[in-house]
Amino acid sequence: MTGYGQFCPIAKTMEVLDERWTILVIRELLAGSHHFNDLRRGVPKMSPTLLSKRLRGLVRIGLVMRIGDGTRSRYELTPAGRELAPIVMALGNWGVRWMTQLGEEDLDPHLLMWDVHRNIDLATVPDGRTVLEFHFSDVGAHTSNWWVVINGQHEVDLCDFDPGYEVVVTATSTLRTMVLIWRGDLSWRAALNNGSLTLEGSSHVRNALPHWLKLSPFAASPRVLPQADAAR
Amino acid sequence: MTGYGQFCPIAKTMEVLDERWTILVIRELLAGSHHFNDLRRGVPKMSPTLLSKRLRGLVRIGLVMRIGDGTRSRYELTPAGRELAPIVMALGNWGVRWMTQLGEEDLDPHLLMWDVHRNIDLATVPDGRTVLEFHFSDVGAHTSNWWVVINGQHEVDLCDFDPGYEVVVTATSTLRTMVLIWRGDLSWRAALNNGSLTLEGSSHVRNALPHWLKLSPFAASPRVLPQADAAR
DNA sequence: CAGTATCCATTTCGATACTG
DNA sequence: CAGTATCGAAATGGATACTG
Repeated sequence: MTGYGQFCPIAKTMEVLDERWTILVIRELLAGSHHFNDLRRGVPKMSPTLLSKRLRGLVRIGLVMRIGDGTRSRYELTPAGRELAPIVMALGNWGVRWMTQLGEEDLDPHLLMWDVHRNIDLATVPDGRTVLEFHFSDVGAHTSNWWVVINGQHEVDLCDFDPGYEVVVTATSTLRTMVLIWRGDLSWRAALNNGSLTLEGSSHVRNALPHWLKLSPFAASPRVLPQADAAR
Repeated sequence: MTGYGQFCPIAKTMEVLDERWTILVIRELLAGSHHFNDLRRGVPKMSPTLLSKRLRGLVRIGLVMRIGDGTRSRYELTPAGRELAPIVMALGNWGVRWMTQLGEEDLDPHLLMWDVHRNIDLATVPDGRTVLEFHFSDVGAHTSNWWVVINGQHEVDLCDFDPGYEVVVTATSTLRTMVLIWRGDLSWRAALNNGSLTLEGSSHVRNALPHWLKLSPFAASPRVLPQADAAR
Protein backbone atom coordinates (compact mmCIF):
# COMPACT_ATOMS: atom_id res chain seq x y z
CA MET A 1 0.00 0.00 0.00
CA THR A 2 1.37 3.37 -0.88
CA GLY A 3 -1.25 5.71 0.57
CA TYR A 4 -2.21 6.16 4.19
CA GLY A 5 -5.89 5.25 3.87
CA GLN A 6 -6.92 8.50 5.52
CA PHE A 7 -9.15 11.34 4.35
CA CYS A 8 -7.13 13.78 6.49
CA PRO A 9 -5.77 16.58 4.29
CA ILE A 10 -2.36 16.32 5.94
CA ALA A 11 -2.22 12.62 5.09
CA LYS A 12 -3.30 13.24 1.51
CA THR A 13 -0.60 15.88 1.18
CA MET A 14 2.12 13.69 2.60
CA GLU A 15 1.22 10.83 0.27
CA VAL A 16 2.64 13.11 -2.39
CA LEU A 17 5.35 15.03 -0.57
CA ASP A 18 6.97 12.41 1.61
CA GLU A 19 8.48 10.48 -1.23
CA ARG A 20 12.22 10.70 -1.08
CA TRP A 21 13.73 13.62 -3.09
CA THR A 22 10.37 15.09 -4.05
CA ILE A 23 10.62 18.23 -1.93
CA LEU A 24 14.17 18.83 -3.12
CA VAL A 25 13.05 18.69 -6.74
CA ILE A 26 10.33 21.21 -5.93
CA ARG A 27 12.91 23.36 -4.16
CA GLU A 28 15.02 23.40 -7.33
CA LEU A 29 12.03 24.34 -9.46
CA LEU A 30 11.22 27.14 -7.03
CA ALA A 31 14.85 28.24 -7.20
CA GLY A 32 14.47 28.72 -10.93
CA SER A 33 15.83 25.55 -12.54
CA HIS A 34 13.68 24.46 -15.45
CA HIS A 35 15.73 21.99 -17.48
CA PHE A 36 16.61 18.42 -16.68
CA ASN A 37 20.31 18.92 -16.36
CA ASP A 38 19.93 22.13 -14.38
CA LEU A 39 17.71 20.26 -11.96
CA ARG A 40 20.35 17.55 -11.71
CA ARG A 41 22.95 20.04 -10.54
CA GLY A 42 20.73 20.97 -7.61
CA VAL A 43 20.29 17.32 -6.61
CA PRO A 44 23.66 15.91 -7.66
CA LYS A 45 23.32 12.69 -5.71
CA MET A 46 20.01 11.74 -7.30
CA SER A 47 20.22 9.36 -10.23
CA PRO A 48 18.81 10.61 -13.53
CA THR A 49 16.42 7.66 -13.59
CA LEU A 50 14.93 8.66 -10.30
CA LEU A 51 14.75 12.36 -11.19
CA SER A 52 12.91 11.43 -14.34
CA LYS A 53 10.51 9.26 -12.39
CA ARG A 54 9.82 11.95 -9.82
CA LEU A 55 9.20 14.56 -12.49
CA ARG A 56 6.71 12.27 -14.20
CA GLY A 57 4.97 11.70 -10.89
CA LEU A 58 4.78 15.42 -10.19
CA VAL A 59 3.33 16.03 -13.64
CA ARG A 60 0.76 13.28 -13.13
CA ILE A 61 -0.53 14.74 -9.89
CA GLY A 62 -0.57 18.26 -11.22
CA LEU A 63 2.28 20.03 -9.44
CA VAL A 64 4.51 20.37 -12.49
CA MET A 65 3.96 20.97 -16.18
CA ARG A 66 6.30 19.60 -18.79
CA ILE A 67 6.56 21.82 -21.83
CA GLY A 68 8.18 20.72 -25.07
CA ASP A 69 10.54 23.54 -25.93
CA GLY A 70 12.04 22.73 -29.31
CA THR A 71 14.35 19.80 -28.80
CA ARG A 72 14.69 20.50 -25.08
CA SER A 73 11.96 20.22 -22.53
CA ARG A 74 11.07 22.60 -19.82
CA TYR A 75 9.55 21.98 -16.39
CA GLU A 76 7.35 24.56 -14.70
CA LEU A 77 5.46 24.49 -11.45
CA THR A 78 1.70 24.73 -11.72
CA PRO A 79 -0.25 27.06 -9.41
CA ALA A 80 -0.60 24.13 -6.99
CA GLY A 81 3.16 23.64 -7.03
CA ARG A 82 3.89 27.30 -6.58
CA GLU A 83 1.66 27.37 -3.51
CA LEU A 84 4.19 25.09 -1.85
CA ALA A 85 6.71 27.92 -1.76
CA PRO A 86 5.83 29.12 1.75
CA ILE A 87 5.87 25.56 3.05
CA VAL A 88 9.28 24.85 1.55
CA MET A 89 10.60 28.08 3.03
CA ALA A 90 9.14 27.16 6.40
CA LEU A 91 10.86 23.77 6.25
CA GLY A 92 14.17 25.54 5.67
CA ASN A 93 13.59 28.01 8.45
CA TRP A 94 12.81 25.16 10.79
CA GLY A 95 15.86 23.21 9.66
CA VAL A 96 18.21 26.08 10.24
CA ARG A 97 16.97 26.24 13.81
CA TRP A 98 16.80 22.58 14.76
CA MET A 99 18.70 20.37 12.30
CA THR A 100 22.09 21.92 12.76
CA GLN A 101 24.34 18.86 12.78
CA LEU A 102 26.17 18.56 9.50
CA GLY A 103 28.07 15.36 8.82
CA GLU A 104 31.10 15.31 6.55
CA GLU A 105 28.93 13.65 3.91
CA ASP A 106 26.65 16.70 3.85
CA LEU A 107 29.47 19.00 2.76
CA ASP A 108 29.20 18.74 -1.00
CA PRO A 109 31.51 21.26 -2.69
CA HIS A 110 29.72 20.98 -6.04
CA LEU A 111 26.41 21.94 -4.49
CA LEU A 112 28.00 24.72 -2.46
CA MET A 113 29.64 26.31 -5.47
CA TRP A 114 26.51 25.82 -7.60
CA ASP A 115 24.55 27.67 -4.92
CA VAL A 116 27.17 30.40 -4.53
CA HIS A 117 27.48 31.04 -8.25
CA ARG A 118 23.75 31.43 -8.75
CA ASN A 119 23.43 33.88 -5.89
CA ILE A 120 25.90 36.54 -6.91
CA ASP A 121 24.45 39.98 -6.33
CA LEU A 122 25.06 41.36 -9.79
CA ALA A 123 23.89 44.81 -8.76
CA THR A 124 26.88 45.29 -6.46
CA VAL A 125 29.63 43.73 -8.60
CA PRO A 126 31.64 46.16 -10.75
CA ASP A 127 31.23 46.27 -14.52
CA GLY A 128 33.61 44.25 -16.65
CA ARG A 129 35.00 40.89 -15.68
CA THR A 130 35.40 39.93 -12.05
CA VAL A 131 36.93 36.59 -11.08
CA LEU A 132 36.72 35.11 -7.60
CA GLU A 133 38.70 32.10 -6.48
CA PHE A 134 37.79 29.68 -3.72
CA HIS A 135 40.20 27.23 -2.21
CA PHE A 136 39.17 24.53 0.20
CA SER A 137 42.11 23.39 2.23
CA ASP A 138 40.80 20.00 3.26
CA VAL A 139 39.33 18.27 0.22
CA GLY A 140 40.70 16.30 -2.70
CA ALA A 141 42.51 18.08 -5.50
CA HIS A 142 39.73 17.92 -8.06
CA THR A 143 37.17 19.64 -5.82
CA SER A 144 39.37 22.03 -3.91
CA ASN A 145 39.74 24.94 -6.35
CA TRP A 146 36.89 26.87 -7.91
CA TRP A 147 36.59 30.00 -9.94
CA VAL A 148 33.51 32.17 -10.24
CA VAL A 149 33.65 34.30 -13.37
CA ILE A 150 31.29 37.25 -13.38
CA ASN A 151 30.88 38.91 -16.76
CA GLY A 152 29.42 42.37 -16.63
CA GLN A 153 26.01 42.72 -15.11
CA HIS A 154 24.39 39.54 -16.31
CA GLU A 155 26.39 36.34 -16.59
CA VAL A 156 28.08 34.16 -13.99
CA ASP A 157 30.07 31.05 -14.81
CA LEU A 158 31.45 28.44 -12.48
CA CYS A 159 34.71 26.64 -13.26
CA ASP A 160 36.54 23.85 -11.48
CA PHE A 161 39.66 24.65 -13.52
CA ASP A 162 41.66 27.86 -13.76
CA PRO A 163 40.10 29.90 -16.58
CA GLY A 164 43.28 31.97 -16.75
CA TYR A 165 41.82 35.38 -15.97
CA GLU A 166 43.11 37.70 -13.31
CA VAL A 167 41.67 36.85 -9.92
CA VAL A 168 40.62 39.79 -7.75
CA VAL A 169 40.19 37.85 -4.53
CA THR A 170 41.01 34.36 -3.28
CA ALA A 171 39.12 32.91 -0.33
CA THR A 172 40.80 30.06 1.54
CA SER A 173 39.08 28.00 4.23
CA THR A 174 37.99 24.49 5.02
CA LEU A 175 34.95 23.31 3.13
CA ARG A 176 32.98 23.23 6.36
CA THR A 177 33.80 26.84 7.14
CA MET A 178 32.55 28.05 3.78
CA VAL A 179 29.40 25.93 4.12
CA LEU A 180 28.75 27.49 7.52
CA ILE A 181 29.24 30.97 6.11
CA TRP A 182 26.90 30.20 3.21
CA ARG A 183 24.24 28.86 5.59
CA GLY A 184 24.54 31.88 7.86
CA ASP A 185 25.75 29.82 10.81
CA LEU A 186 29.03 31.71 10.88
CA SER A 187 29.55 35.34 9.98
CA TRP A 188 32.25 36.57 7.60
CA ARG A 189 33.54 38.72 10.40
CA ALA A 190 33.84 35.88 12.90
CA ALA A 191 35.50 33.59 10.36
CA LEU A 192 38.07 36.25 9.47
CA ASN A 193 38.66 37.11 13.11
CA ASN A 194 39.34 33.55 14.22
CA GLY A 195 41.47 32.80 11.19
CA SER A 196 39.29 30.04 9.76
CA LEU A 197 38.93 32.11 6.60
CA THR A 198 41.56 34.14 4.83
CA LEU A 199 41.05 36.51 1.93
CA GLU A 200 43.78 37.59 -0.46
CA GLY A 201 43.20 40.70 -2.52
CA SER A 202 43.01 44.44 -2.20
CA SER A 203 41.40 45.69 0.98
CA HIS A 204 38.62 47.26 -1.06
CA VAL A 205 37.74 43.94 -2.66
CA ARG A 206 38.09 42.04 0.60
CA ASN A 207 35.55 44.37 2.13
CA ALA A 208 33.25 44.15 -0.88
CA LEU A 209 33.14 40.36 -1.17
CA PRO A 210 30.49 39.79 1.52
CA HIS A 211 28.20 42.10 -0.44
CA TRP A 212 28.79 40.34 -3.71
CA LEU A 213 27.75 36.93 -2.33
CA LYS A 214 24.15 36.81 -1.22
CA LEU A 215 24.32 33.66 0.95
CA SER A 216 21.56 31.14 1.54
CA PRO A 217 17.92 32.27 1.62
CA PHE A 218 17.92 31.08 5.23
CA ALA A 219 21.12 32.79 6.33
CA ALA A 220 19.27 35.64 8.01
CA SER A 221 16.41 33.63 9.50
CA PRO A 222 16.16 33.53 13.27
CA ARG A 223 18.19 30.96 15.18
CA VAL A 224 17.38 29.28 18.47
CA LEU A 225 20.32 30.86 20.25
CA PRO A 226 20.47 34.63 19.92
CA GLN A 227 23.71 35.10 17.97
CA ALA A 228 26.02 32.14 18.35
CA ASP A 229 28.76 32.24 15.79
CA ALA A 230 28.73 28.48 15.86
CA ALA A 231 31.87 26.82 14.65
CA ARG A 232 30.66 23.27 14.62
CA MET B 1 22.36 5.90 2.15
CA THR B 2 19.58 7.40 4.14
CA GLY B 3 20.44 11.11 4.03
CA TYR B 4 20.62 13.38 1.04
CA GLY B 5 24.25 14.39 1.39
CA GLN B 6 23.33 18.06 1.33
CA PHE B 7 23.94 20.88 3.78
CA CYS B 8 20.75 22.60 2.60
CA PRO B 9 18.42 23.16 5.57
CA ILE B 10 15.46 21.92 3.56
CA ALA B 11 17.28 18.68 2.82
CA LYS B 12 18.30 18.25 6.46
CA THR B 13 14.70 18.78 7.51
CA MET B 14 13.31 16.32 5.02
CA GLU B 15 15.77 13.65 6.08
CA VAL B 16 13.72 13.59 9.25
CA LEU B 17 10.24 14.43 8.07
CA ASP B 18 9.91 12.50 4.84
CA GLU B 19 9.93 9.13 6.47
CA ARG B 20 6.59 7.48 6.00
CA TRP B 21 4.06 8.12 8.82
CA THR B 22 6.31 10.56 10.68
CA ILE B 23 4.28 13.69 9.99
CA LEU B 24 1.08 11.88 10.91
CA VAL B 25 2.52 10.88 14.26
CA ILE B 26 3.49 14.49 14.86
CA ARG B 27 -0.01 15.56 13.83
CA GLU B 28 -1.45 13.24 16.47
CA LEU B 29 0.87 14.62 19.13
CA LEU B 30 -0.13 18.14 18.16
CA ALA B 31 -3.77 17.08 18.34
CA GLY B 32 -3.24 16.15 21.95
CA SER B 33 -2.65 12.38 21.98
CA HIS B 34 0.08 11.45 24.43
CA HIS B 35 -0.21 7.72 25.03
CA PHE B 36 0.75 4.87 22.76
CA ASN B 37 -2.73 3.53 22.25
CA ASP B 38 -4.24 6.99 21.79
CA LEU B 39 -1.68 7.63 19.08
CA ARG B 40 -2.60 4.34 17.47
CA ARG B 41 -6.21 5.40 17.11
CA GLY B 42 -5.12 8.39 15.09
CA VAL B 43 -3.01 6.24 12.75
CA PRO B 44 -5.06 3.05 12.75
CA LYS B 45 -3.38 1.55 9.72
CA MET B 46 0.11 1.85 11.15
CA SER B 47 1.48 -1.25 12.83
CA PRO B 48 2.44 -0.92 16.50
CA THR B 49 5.96 -2.02 15.65
CA LEU B 50 6.37 0.82 13.25
CA LEU B 51 4.77 3.38 15.54
CA SER B 52 7.15 2.33 18.25
CA LYS B 53 10.08 2.65 15.88
CA ARG B 54 9.02 6.10 14.70
CA LEU B 55 8.56 7.33 18.27
CA ARG B 56 12.03 6.13 19.18
CA GLY B 57 13.41 7.90 16.14
CA LEU B 58 11.64 11.13 17.03
CA VAL B 59 12.97 10.93 20.57
CA ARG B 60 16.49 10.32 19.28
CA ILE B 61 16.50 13.40 17.08
CA GLY B 62 14.91 15.57 19.74
CA LEU B 63 11.38 16.21 18.50
CA VAL B 64 9.65 14.11 21.15
CA MET B 65 10.24 13.37 24.80
CA ARG B 66 9.23 10.09 26.35
CA ILE B 67 8.25 10.42 29.97
CA GLY B 68 7.79 7.46 32.27
CA ASP B 69 4.43 8.09 33.92
CA GLY B 70 3.95 5.35 36.47
CA THR B 71 3.39 2.16 34.54
CA ARG B 72 2.33 4.02 31.42
CA SER B 73 4.51 6.22 29.32
CA ARG B 74 3.75 9.58 27.93
CA TYR B 75 4.97 11.26 24.76
CA GLU B 76 5.35 15.00 24.50
CA LEU B 77 6.64 17.22 21.76
CA THR B 78 9.77 19.19 22.54
CA PRO B 79 10.03 22.88 21.61
CA ALA B 80 11.50 21.78 18.26
CA GLY B 81 8.53 19.51 17.67
CA ARG B 82 6.02 22.13 18.65
CA GLU B 83 7.53 24.53 16.16
CA LEU B 84 6.34 22.19 13.44
CA ALA B 85 2.73 23.14 14.21
CA PRO B 86 2.47 25.92 11.61
CA ILE B 87 4.08 23.69 8.99
CA VAL B 88 1.70 20.83 9.68
CA MET B 89 -1.23 23.24 9.49
CA ALA B 90 0.09 24.63 6.21
CA LEU B 91 0.34 21.11 4.79
CA GLY B 92 -3.31 20.56 5.65
CA ASN B 93 -4.40 23.86 4.20
CA TRP B 94 -2.57 23.03 1.01
CA GLY B 95 -4.07 19.55 0.89
CA VAL B 96 -7.59 20.79 1.26
CA ARG B 97 -7.03 22.98 -1.77
CA TRP B 98 -5.15 20.65 -4.09
CA MET B 99 -5.38 17.03 -2.97
CA THR B 100 -9.13 16.69 -3.14
CA GLN B 101 -9.53 13.23 -4.66
CA LEU B 102 -10.58 10.76 -2.00
CA GLY B 103 -10.52 7.08 -2.92
CA GLU B 104 -12.81 4.60 -1.21
CA GLU B 105 -9.81 3.35 0.76
CA ASP B 106 -9.39 6.81 2.32
CA LEU B 107 -12.84 6.71 3.90
CA ASP B 108 -12.03 5.14 7.24
CA PRO B 109 -15.06 5.22 9.54
CA HIS B 110 -12.99 4.54 12.65
CA LEU B 111 -10.82 7.57 12.01
CA LEU B 112 -13.83 9.72 11.12
CA MET B 113 -15.66 8.90 14.32
CA TRP B 114 -12.49 9.23 16.39
CA ASP B 115 -12.06 12.71 14.95
CA VAL B 116 -15.71 13.64 15.40
CA HIS B 117 -15.86 12.45 18.99
CA ARG B 118 -12.80 14.43 20.02
CA ASN B 119 -14.09 17.61 18.46
CA ILE B 120 -17.40 18.00 20.20
CA ASP B 121 -17.96 21.60 21.23
CA LEU B 122 -18.74 20.94 24.87
CA ALA B 123 -19.59 24.58 25.47
CA THR B 124 -22.66 24.38 23.25
CA VAL B 125 -24.01 20.95 24.24
CA PRO B 126 -26.69 20.94 26.97
CA ASP B 127 -25.93 19.69 30.48
CA GLY B 128 -26.69 16.10 31.32
CA ARG B 129 -26.32 13.22 28.91
CA THR B 130 -26.65 13.74 25.18
CA VAL B 131 -26.41 10.83 22.78
CA LEU B 132 -25.90 11.21 19.04
CA GLU B 133 -26.23 8.34 16.57
CA PHE B 134 -24.56 8.08 13.18
CA HIS B 135 -25.60 5.61 10.55
CA PHE B 136 -23.62 5.03 7.38
CA SER B 137 -25.83 3.51 4.74
CA ASP B 138 -23.12 1.98 2.59
CA VAL B 139 -20.63 0.18 4.82
CA GLY B 140 -20.47 -3.20 6.48
CA ALA B 141 -22.59 -3.88 9.55
CA HIS B 142 -19.81 -3.63 12.13
CA THR B 143 -18.75 -0.13 11.08
CA SER B 144 -22.07 1.37 10.07
CA ASN B 145 -23.53 2.41 13.43
CA TRP B 146 -21.87 4.68 15.94
CA TRP B 147 -22.96 6.41 19.11
CA VAL B 148 -21.35 9.50 20.59
CA VAL B 149 -22.17 9.77 24.29
CA ILE B 150 -21.62 13.22 25.76
CA ASN B 151 -21.70 13.35 29.55
CA GLY B 152 -22.16 16.78 30.99
CA GLN B 153 -19.58 19.35 30.13
CA HIS B 154 -16.48 17.24 30.10
CA GLU B 155 -16.57 13.68 28.85
CA VAL B 156 -17.23 12.23 25.41
CA ASP B 157 -17.30 8.51 24.67
CA LEU B 158 -17.46 6.77 21.34
CA CYS B 159 -19.27 3.45 20.94
CA ASP B 160 -19.64 1.12 18.00
CA PHE B 161 -22.49 -0.67 19.83
CA ASP B 162 -25.78 0.68 21.13
CA PRO B 163 -25.11 1.89 24.67
CA GLY B 164 -28.86 1.80 25.33
CA TYR B 165 -29.42 5.44 26.16
CA GLU B 166 -32.01 7.67 24.57
CA VAL B 167 -30.73 9.12 21.29
CA VAL B 168 -31.56 12.77 20.63
CA VAL B 169 -30.59 12.81 16.96
CA THR B 170 -29.72 10.23 14.33
CA ALA B 171 -27.72 11.25 11.28
CA THR B 172 -27.93 8.99 8.22
CA SER B 173 -25.76 9.35 5.13
CA THR B 174 -23.15 7.55 3.12
CA LEU B 175 -19.74 7.39 4.70
CA ARG B 176 -18.39 9.63 1.95
CA THR B 177 -20.98 12.30 2.62
CA MET B 178 -20.12 12.48 6.31
CA VAL B 179 -16.41 12.59 5.50
CA LEU B 180 -17.02 15.49 3.12
CA ILE B 181 -19.03 17.33 5.75
CA TRP B 182 -16.30 16.74 8.33
CA ARG B 183 -13.64 18.01 5.93
CA GLY B 184 -15.66 21.09 5.06
CA ASP B 185 -16.01 20.11 1.42
CA LEU B 186 -19.80 19.92 1.76
CA SER B 187 -21.95 22.07 4.00
CA TRP B 188 -24.59 20.70 6.35
CA ARG B 189 -27.10 22.82 4.53
CA ALA B 190 -26.23 21.52 1.08
CA ALA B 191 -26.20 17.92 2.26
CA LEU B 192 -29.63 18.29 3.86
CA ASN B 193 -31.01 20.13 0.84
CA ASN B 194 -29.93 17.52 -1.68
CA GLY B 195 -31.03 14.63 0.51
CA SER B 196 -27.62 13.04 0.93
CA LEU B 197 -27.96 13.54 4.69
CA THR B 198 -31.03 13.04 6.83
CA LEU B 199 -31.42 13.94 10.48
CA GLU B 200 -34.03 12.44 12.79
CA GLY B 201 -34.83 14.28 15.98
CA SER B 202 -36.60 17.39 17.23
CA SER B 203 -36.20 20.43 15.02
CA HIS B 204 -34.37 22.19 17.83
CA VAL B 205 -31.78 19.46 18.04
CA ARG B 206 -31.49 19.13 14.26
CA ASN B 207 -30.65 22.82 14.11
CA ALA B 208 -28.22 22.57 17.01
CA LEU B 209 -26.19 19.60 15.74
CA PRO B 210 -23.96 21.60 13.37
CA HIS B 211 -22.93 23.72 16.34
CA TRP B 212 -22.15 20.73 18.53
CA LEU B 213 -19.73 19.22 16.00
CA LYS B 214 -16.71 21.38 15.35
CA LEU B 215 -15.55 19.77 12.08
CA SER B 216 -12.00 19.47 10.84
CA PRO B 217 -9.45 22.19 11.62
CA PHE B 218 -9.27 22.73 7.86
CA ALA B 219 -13.01 22.89 7.21
CA ALA B 220 -13.04 26.67 7.04
CA SER B 221 -9.77 27.17 5.21
CA PRO B 222 -9.94 28.75 1.77
CA ARG B 223 -10.61 26.53 -1.25
CA VAL B 224 -9.44 26.99 -4.81
CA LEU B 225 -12.95 27.44 -6.14
CA PRO B 226 -14.93 30.14 -4.33
CA GLN B 227 -17.71 28.12 -2.70
CA ALA B 228 -18.30 24.84 -4.50
CA ASP B 229 -20.44 22.53 -2.43
CA ALA B 230 -18.55 19.69 -3.99
CA ALA B 231 -20.32 16.36 -3.93
CA ARG B 232 -17.50 14.21 -5.22
C1' DC C 1 -1.51 -0.86 28.68
C1' DA C 2 2.59 -0.53 26.06
C1' DG C 3 4.91 -2.25 23.56
C1' DT C 4 8.50 -6.33 21.10
C1' DA C 5 9.68 -10.30 18.02
C1' DT C 6 9.77 -12.36 13.82
C1' DC C 7 9.41 -12.97 9.05
C1' DC C 8 9.13 -12.26 4.48
C1' DA C 9 6.95 -9.82 0.34
C1' DT C 10 7.51 -5.68 -1.75
C1' DT C 11 9.42 -1.58 -2.79
C1' DT C 12 12.92 1.41 -3.47
C1' DC C 13 16.87 3.10 -5.05
C1' DG C 14 21.72 3.50 -6.44
C1' DA C 15 25.07 2.28 -9.98
C1' DT C 16 26.13 1.94 -14.46
C1' DA C 17 25.57 1.87 -19.07
C1' DC C 18 23.19 3.14 -22.99
C1' DT C 19 20.03 5.88 -26.69
C1' DG C 20 17.74 9.30 -30.08
C1' DC D 1 20.66 17.57 -24.07
C1' DA D 2 17.33 14.67 -22.02
C1' DG D 3 16.52 11.16 -20.74
C1' DT D 4 15.75 5.27 -20.58
C1' DA D 5 17.25 0.31 -19.50
C1' DT D 6 18.64 -2.96 -16.48
C1' DC D 7 19.90 -5.13 -12.29
C1' DG D 8 20.81 -6.36 -7.83
C1' DA D 9 21.45 -4.83 -2.87
C1' DA D 10 19.19 -2.90 0.84
C1' DA D 11 15.60 -1.18 3.32
C1' DT D 12 11.03 -0.78 4.32
C1' DG D 13 7.26 -2.00 6.39
C1' DG D 14 2.87 -4.94 6.80
C1' DA D 15 0.97 -9.02 9.20
C1' DT D 16 0.70 -11.60 13.03
C1' DA D 17 1.64 -13.23 17.30
C1' DC D 18 3.50 -12.65 21.61
C1' DT D 19 5.23 -10.47 26.45
C1' DG D 20 5.88 -8.10 31.19
